Amino acid sequence: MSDGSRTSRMRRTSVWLEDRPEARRKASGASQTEGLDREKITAAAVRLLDTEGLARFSMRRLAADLGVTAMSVYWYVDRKDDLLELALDAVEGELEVPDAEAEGADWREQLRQAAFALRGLLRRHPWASGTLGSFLNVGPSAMGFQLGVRRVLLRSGLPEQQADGALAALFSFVYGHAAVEESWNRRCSEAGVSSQDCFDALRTALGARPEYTAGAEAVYPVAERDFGVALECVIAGIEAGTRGGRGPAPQGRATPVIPPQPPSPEDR
Amino acid sequence: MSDGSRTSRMRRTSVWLEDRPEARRKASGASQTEGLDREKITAAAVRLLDTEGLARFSMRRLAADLGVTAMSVYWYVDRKDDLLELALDAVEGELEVPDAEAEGADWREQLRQAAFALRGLLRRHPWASGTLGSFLNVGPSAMGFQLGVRRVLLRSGLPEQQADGALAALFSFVYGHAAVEESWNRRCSEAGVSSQDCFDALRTALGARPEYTAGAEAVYPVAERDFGVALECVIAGIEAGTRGGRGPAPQGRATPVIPPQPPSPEDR
DNA sequence: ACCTGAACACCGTTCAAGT
DNA sequence: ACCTGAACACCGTTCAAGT
Repeated sequence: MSDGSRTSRMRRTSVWLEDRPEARRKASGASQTEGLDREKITAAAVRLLDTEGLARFSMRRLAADLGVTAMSVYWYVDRKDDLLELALDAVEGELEVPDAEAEGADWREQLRQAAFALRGLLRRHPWASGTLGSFLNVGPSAMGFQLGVRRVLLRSGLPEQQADGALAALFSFVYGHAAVEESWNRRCSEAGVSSQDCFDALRTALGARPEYTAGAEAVYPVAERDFGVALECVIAGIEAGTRGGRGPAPQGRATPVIPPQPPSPEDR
Repeated sequence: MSDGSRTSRMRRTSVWLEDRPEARRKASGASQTEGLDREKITAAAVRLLDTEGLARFSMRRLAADLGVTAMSVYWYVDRKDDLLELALDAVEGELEVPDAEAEGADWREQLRQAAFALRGLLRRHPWASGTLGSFLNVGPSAMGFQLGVRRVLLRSGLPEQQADGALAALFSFVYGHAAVEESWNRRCSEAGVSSQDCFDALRTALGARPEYTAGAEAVYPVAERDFGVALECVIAGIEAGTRGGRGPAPQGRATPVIPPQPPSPEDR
């Protein structure tokens, strides 16, 4: 369980890799209605994150919500980051793990559903995309979902060596897209401006700079439609890989596409 | 220039949309060797971010590096976030804008180069992916690069309505991938553990949970190769779109793929 | 075993004051 | 025009002490 880093003051890489003293895993058997435990604290953290956002989430506010002193929480959790990891995996429990062996299941449609489900989650809990860029996201719910999607992907006929690349294309894209969308929403709402107004201002500002007049009219908000188009793009790319034609075929081909002429040593 | 939000205490959506009083844009004409200005402050910020990371970057430390009081910086910059936006666009100036009209240029190869260049940038300045999820990234360098890549994309023959979806697929993917990679690197190095050790620990931990034994052996670090595979996947998807076959064709087709059976109203 | 209070070493930012 | 010092309202976290 340990990641071998538990010397003196070293940090842990993830809550999910902690050596938790048995003593603290809840002394008496079942749930008591009185007193705190990790589940109650995590649930309160999710609630606070949902209502206040990541920036205003603090241990002191959380403790206040729980009607307890700020430092009580530290009995159950080593530090704030651990709590954020717990909260992240808790909401990821909302994801339905796709069943690759389901009757008549189409892998394309299952991938679409998984991608939209993940995006829906990141929209319902806007703070989550902020934590995804900081933590490992290897909690039980996240891993279950990821491994489930991986099994679906393998049913497409994609060679196993390419499965993780395709998974990366799918998940990194959904995550990146959600993160960008979220930062637009947050910034605009903090400024009390509609996303449309903000974009109009941006187009005007760019139009004033001579170097961008070519193309500035193409600037507009992250459109609803773009997500679908981009997703189909990724899925079509996976499909191309299954046909062995153009597509994600990394090695052993006449014209190896990876890496094609390194532009700079450190970039590839 | 203004985004219409400059009432009383409202925040701005971006530094790039500020109304900057002419008085503060540098009084006398050219550069002086003495005294501060935005360029010097931004350069110092990039230096500090590169050496210390986003978490340890503070206005007080920056001011100390500049040999000045913490509050002097606020004469040139409204708040810390503005400075981070300036630093982000400053490093994005390292990106070479592709020339869509170049002789004998292949759009696929140009897209590959752009993607690798962006990833290289995010690796040289690991803090940058952390800011990309928080700010609008609409500075002059970022916009120049993005519009340049967009022109390359259009030369593929992809219909204009799909260009932004394809751009989103490409950029969101590179950004998401870099962010995940960065969080692994940072977490492992903070714990003083190699990425490999960390993954071994994770696999062991997952193996101990009965629900993951199926597939746990598939867990391994974000591989170097995955990025290339995923990138080819996106490019193949774009190419599929240009052939009008399967691929990112959003509307007006026999079997509309977007949206296919909404799983839940809020998710699509 | 669980919770508290006081304290430490920081933050970003405001504001009145200096030159 | 530019820079400072003191202050405000917070942080995460440690630690000794309570029950």
